Amino acid sequence: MGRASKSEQRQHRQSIVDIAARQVKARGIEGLTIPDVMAAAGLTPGGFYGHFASKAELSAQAVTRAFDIQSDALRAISDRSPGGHPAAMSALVDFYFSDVHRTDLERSCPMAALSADVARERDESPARYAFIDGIERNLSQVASLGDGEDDSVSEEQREEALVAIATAVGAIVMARATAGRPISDEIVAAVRRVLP
Amino acid sequence: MGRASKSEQRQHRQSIVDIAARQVKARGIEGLTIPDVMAAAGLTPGGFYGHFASKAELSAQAVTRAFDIQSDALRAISDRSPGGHPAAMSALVDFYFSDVHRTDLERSCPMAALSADVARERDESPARYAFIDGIERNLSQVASLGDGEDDSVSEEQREEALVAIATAVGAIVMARATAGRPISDEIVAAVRRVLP
DNA sequence: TGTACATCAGTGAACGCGCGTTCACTGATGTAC
DNA sequence: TGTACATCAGTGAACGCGCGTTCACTGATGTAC
Repeated sequence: MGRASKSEQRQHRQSIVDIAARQVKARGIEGLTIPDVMAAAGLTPGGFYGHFASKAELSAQAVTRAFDIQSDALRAISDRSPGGHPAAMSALVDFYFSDVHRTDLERSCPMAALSADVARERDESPARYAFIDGIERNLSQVASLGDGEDDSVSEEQREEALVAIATAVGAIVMARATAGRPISDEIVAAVRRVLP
Repeated sequence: MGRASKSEQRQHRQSIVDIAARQVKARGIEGLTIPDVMAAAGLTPGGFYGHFASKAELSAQAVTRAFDIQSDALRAISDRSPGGHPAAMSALVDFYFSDVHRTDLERSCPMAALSADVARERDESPARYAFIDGIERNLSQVASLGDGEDDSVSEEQREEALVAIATAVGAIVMARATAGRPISDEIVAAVRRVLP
């Protein structure tokens, strides 16, 4: 292949992180492998270490990227909802329990996909730092969802968002684990009755 | 070592499954390894295949055992609560968000510990079957918690239990992923305000 | 603008390691008499 | 109850495999003149 240009190099790095962000949600932190990520980016394994120091660094960047993508999705839902916070929350819940979001792990919410993996990480793991930062960002966005430019949130709004997120995360993770059985739909239906 | 007696053999098998049930929750299905489980049981890796056909079989048995243990814990809470269903639910929530249950993954709720792992398993995976069966048993028990011998539950009780479980599972998994940060306690506090 | 060459992004084979699994072997167990 | 021996639970070394990581090498890029 010879030497790649500066812009190609940037594209490669971008592509590696994008792919890793999707694969880490579908396969977990342990299931994420450098050979697979590099192959999906059209590169060979050896090239990885020109971009990153270790797999731990990639895991952390993948988690950060996964939350960036989620952030974009939340902003899109917020912008598409003219009815203010309640309508935007309702739209978010609709998306969250849609067939595609229940099924397609690669394009799913990082809190639901990765919480259990991060809980098993060491305290000082880079992926854990990335996850905690991401969850803070995500929470603020959900708390102020549909409120336009105004991203100041009351303690009450924040608490409401936390409860909604925890409930939705628990429900979708359990629904996925029981996918294809009646109880999977039962979980989603029960939870939707109490969510916005 | 020579040949083990019939009763020793039974004890070994029991011990292997007990250890695997604890380790699979702490390390995940992928993180569960035969050498580690056998060593913890005081045995060598080769002996494993006298008891099980494959790691997949052990994973499934470990999941089933994890739910059996949870079932015993739920029964104990139920029996200890003379105040009927509401009091028993309150006792369960207290236990669920106790420091020990937030920290000690080996002795934790299998729904919270394993949902994300099972969601990544193949549709026909033995561990998935074991998990779905376990979740059904667990749900019935929670729905009728504190109701004495009467384990008939109304559709309403079942739905209420489902919502409580999903909320508690989501909250504890997120609290563990953010352990040591203020947001971890914030999640627990917010969710406890809406739970029984 | 054109040439000469140092730089360095990516290649691909190799490494050590731990995994799941196999298998020839050991020696106490349990049975047949 | 005592002896002779077949059974078989567990041992421990080996296997193939895929992982994370390293490194000598390649050849297009980008720079110095």
